[in-house]
Amino acid sequence: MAQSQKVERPARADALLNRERILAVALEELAQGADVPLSAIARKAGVGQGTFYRHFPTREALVMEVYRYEMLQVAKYAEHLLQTRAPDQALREWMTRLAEYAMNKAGLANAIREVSNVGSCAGKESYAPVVNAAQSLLDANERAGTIRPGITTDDFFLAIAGIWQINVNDEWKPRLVWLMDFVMEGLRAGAPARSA
Amino acid sequence: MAQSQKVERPARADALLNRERILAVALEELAQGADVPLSAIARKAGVGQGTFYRHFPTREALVMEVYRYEMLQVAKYAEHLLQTRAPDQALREWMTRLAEYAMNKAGLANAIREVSNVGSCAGKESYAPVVNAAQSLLDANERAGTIRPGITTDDFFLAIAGIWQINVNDEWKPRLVWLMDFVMEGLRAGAPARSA
DNA sequence: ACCTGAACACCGTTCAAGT
DNA sequence: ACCTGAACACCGTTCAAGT
Repeated sequence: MAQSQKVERPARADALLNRERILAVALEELAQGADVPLSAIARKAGVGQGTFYRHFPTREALVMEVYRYEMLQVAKYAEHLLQTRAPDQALREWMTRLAEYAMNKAGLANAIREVSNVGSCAGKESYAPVVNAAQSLLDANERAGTIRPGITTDDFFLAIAGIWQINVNDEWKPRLVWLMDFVMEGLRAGAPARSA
Repeated sequence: MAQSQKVERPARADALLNRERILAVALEELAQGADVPLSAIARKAGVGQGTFYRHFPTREALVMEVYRYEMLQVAKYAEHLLQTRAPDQALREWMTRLAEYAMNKAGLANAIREVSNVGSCAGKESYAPVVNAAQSLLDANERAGTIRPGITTDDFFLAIAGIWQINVNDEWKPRLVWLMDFVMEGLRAGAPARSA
């Protein structure tokens, strides 16, 4: 009858404002490098150290939240791909997009690597949509018989771990293409379709 | 006629001793966790901050040197495997050994991830034997036709990047096995042998 | 309830002084 | 030539005092 026990505290107006200001500044600063001191962001945002720290207890939490909206877009992009391409093609393009996105956002690859490992919990909510997107892509491919059955999202992200290791230099493109090919072939191996 | 320009400075006796002491202490300390402060190691080793810093300018450099000997053993193990097993079996077992080794040495996975990326140069020498071992394993497999031709060590380490992401918890074993299977299948795909 | 900002703890880095 | 260790710079974390 009553509301759920986990109350979604409405939060005070100034708290929300501070939070937004921090995120706005962080977005700017992170665009110029991942090694920005958190204290600098707090100062530029005009909030105290303590305030900053309560909103974002860890660096990963901040980075995840900063890119949350765009991460959500990437996740949603999976649906679009699934409706306009063959499942395996959709999966491949999605991986590529995820990789390129993570590469161009400073600190995002590290943050995801952190979150996708164990507990750490910080920013886990921001990452969840990506996992779900991967899940639906894998499901679609399994139904279509274009990948071997039984592959979990854990397996998947383990297979594409190299993504978080490629850094933007002169020859990142061919390396990424190679990795995508490699993973796709691996997922396809032993699939019902095209098998015999 | 004269000696090479890059003189291998013999180094003073006390310098060598200090270096050894640091490495000995670091080996102990790292066994109990990767988050040991470098200053603590310096103190326990009985050397000044500056001395420590000159010997190991970065954390990765220290970690790499600490495990250098054992890394060399892992690298050499490749030869043994190549002489006692089929090339593909040798490659697989070597990967597994490399993974398990890196997982159990605190901070090693992070250090390797750092070194195997770009420049950073620190500890690159310690890592080189591992790359060479991978090279010879890949060569042997290519000659035997058990993997598709043209795979570089860069490709290889990109494919197995997930190794550095698995952390020792309750279920690391099946995840590692899965990854090894996945990579091996991927390397095999399109190989001359067993192809038709 | 939330914010502030000084204070704290910590750690990597440097450097003038020693031997 | 190498070592020492105090001093420095920096950054994340806390907390008493404010509103």
